[in-house]
Amino acid sequence: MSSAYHRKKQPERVRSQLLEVAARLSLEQGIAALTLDAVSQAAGVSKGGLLHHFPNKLALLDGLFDELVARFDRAIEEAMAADKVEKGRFTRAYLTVCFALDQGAEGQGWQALTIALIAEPHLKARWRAWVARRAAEFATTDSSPDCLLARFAADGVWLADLIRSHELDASTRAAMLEKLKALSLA
Amino acid sequence: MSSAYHRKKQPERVRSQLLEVAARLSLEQGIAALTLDAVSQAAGVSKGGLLHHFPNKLALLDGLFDELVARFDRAIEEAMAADKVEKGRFTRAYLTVCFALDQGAEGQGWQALTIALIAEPHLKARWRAWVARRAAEFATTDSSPDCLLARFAADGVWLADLIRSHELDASTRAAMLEKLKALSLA
DNA sequence: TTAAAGATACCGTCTGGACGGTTTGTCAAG
DNA sequence: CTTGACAAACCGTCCAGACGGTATCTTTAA
Repeated sequence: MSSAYHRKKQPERVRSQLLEVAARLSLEQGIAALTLDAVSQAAGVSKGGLLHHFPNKLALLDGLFDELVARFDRAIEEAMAADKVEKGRFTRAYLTVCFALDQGAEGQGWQALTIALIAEPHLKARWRAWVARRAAEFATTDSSPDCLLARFAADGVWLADLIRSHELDASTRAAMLEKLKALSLA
Repeated sequence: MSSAYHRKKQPERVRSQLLEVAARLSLEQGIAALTLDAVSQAAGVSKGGLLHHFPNKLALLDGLFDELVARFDRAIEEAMAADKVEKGRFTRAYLTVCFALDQGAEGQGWQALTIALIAEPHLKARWRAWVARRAAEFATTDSSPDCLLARFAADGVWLADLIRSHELDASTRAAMLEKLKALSLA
């Protein structure tokens, strides 16, 4: 009787819909409210349908993580392509992306990622792996203490965005970004 | 039959024991594993005993939060007392405390706080209040963009400690700390 | 060309266990 | 003997995941 039986099948569409909904819910209600029932219902899919795409809850979180990290990587890649200077290029891209994270519709998803990231030991390990890979990749251009410090500061700003602990006006943010970018060249 | 019936009653001892265990568990197993059963059992207390001290789970988290923020405040107060220069004094104290957080036995508790902080919307609001209070309190000495940036960087380092995403050697850490302290005077 | 034969994409229900919280009972201290 | 500090059994709810089914797509072979 349900419509999904009869509508055209579009597995990857449903899959991404599920991820999107999962991100939204974990942001709005907190990670604890992320139940399979809630996700499937909000996505207009039955629970069985959800479990067809993701065999268990952990797999759903993993999928969420992979998706968002992939976006993060793409954004960084993009920012790096627009940067001619080799030295500190990765760091500047990282800064740019981090500062822009909470802007736009995509920002919401990032926040959900972070929350899960810090709360879940499992995802914590995967993020660690990402950092290690990137650090090794750009060891020759971005391993200076100043670059590292700049990236840490970006993390701090991003954390503040996440918690909404500081109200920053745009000009202050812009000034900070410039200052940190300068640091990546020092 | 259980020993707690016969041992000397020491309510505040049991209470702090419960908080300590709660902090440890949420760190080791993630916030999701923080169940009343697990906490009470690990603390060698019955569930009823736990609920005698904290009427519900939220009260337990609040107690944890209060305890840890109080420690944080004391540590900052201490660091400020040892600083003669007025300008940026709060920021330097914040830096010192943040950089020292994961050292020593106390560090574990802080990490648990953070996790709960970001995951729980309720605690997020309380932390926001703390930040706002402190910011207002030291508006005249620590409100410059440089001070703010230094504190954000400290948050980033602290986050890295929390996730264990970066392996920093002691000398690099020390250099960073000095650099940020200098920023608080600029 | 087409129709059988899987394979894939779902639906809807059920269950076993976990978990927050309650209640009642017990012991010890003042 | 009263009150605070627990213990222990219990309850209602919620949730992850299993399961058995149905509809649509793809392949294949006559």
